[in-house]
Amino acid sequence: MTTEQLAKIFKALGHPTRIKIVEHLVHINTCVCGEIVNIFPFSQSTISQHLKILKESGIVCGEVEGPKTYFCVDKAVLEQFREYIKTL
Amino acid sequence: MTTEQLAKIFKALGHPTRIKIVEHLVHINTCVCGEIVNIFPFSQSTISQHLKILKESGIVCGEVEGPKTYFCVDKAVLEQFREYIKTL
DNA sequence: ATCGTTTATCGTTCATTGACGATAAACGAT
DNA sequence: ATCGTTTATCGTCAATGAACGATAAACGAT
Repeated sequence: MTTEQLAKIFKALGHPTRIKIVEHLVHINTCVCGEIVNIFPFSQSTISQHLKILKESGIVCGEVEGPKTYFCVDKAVLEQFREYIKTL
Repeated sequence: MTTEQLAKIFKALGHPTRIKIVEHLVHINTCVCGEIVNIFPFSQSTISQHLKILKESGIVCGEVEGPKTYFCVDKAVLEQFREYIKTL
């Protein structure tokens, strides 16, 4: 895992809403964008943008299924990330 | 540790240079700003700014001693941070 | 007291971020 | 084929970030 990849993940998690989204995804395992929109006091476009940032960092992955997209934490990446923090 | 505090640390680590600074601090235990300036291809003011951001996040602390400032990783905060990542 | 060293801060510039509404795209159901 | 649902993207705006040079502040040594 390069420093740039790590920085992208750190940066993605560098926003309270995105931390909470990831925490929610960890607990709920998988869910669609609309469900997250209902939890937070932000517009659909804002949440979608946050999800995009999380996805681009690699910590979250999304699976398109029909009109919906199912988001979940990429456990392999999270594990790599955890390992890095351990060695820090 | 609140979500806001966590976000601040994540955000502080969301830049390749700042990750490398923290990695360096972990290995070297403590060092002054000038030493870090010599390692990176950035100006003194830029590095000082990065150190300020790291300090404000809580992950790094600086001790002024004469004209120099000795920076080091706050091990207690790092440990709290590690614990959070574990539970994630 | 002046000089050199070290660090922090100020002001500037350009790029990126975070939020929004509006709109488009994809698809299932009627 | 049209409609409702769901999500992504576009354009906009204000705020923040990243880098720099210049300057100030703190202090040790001459």
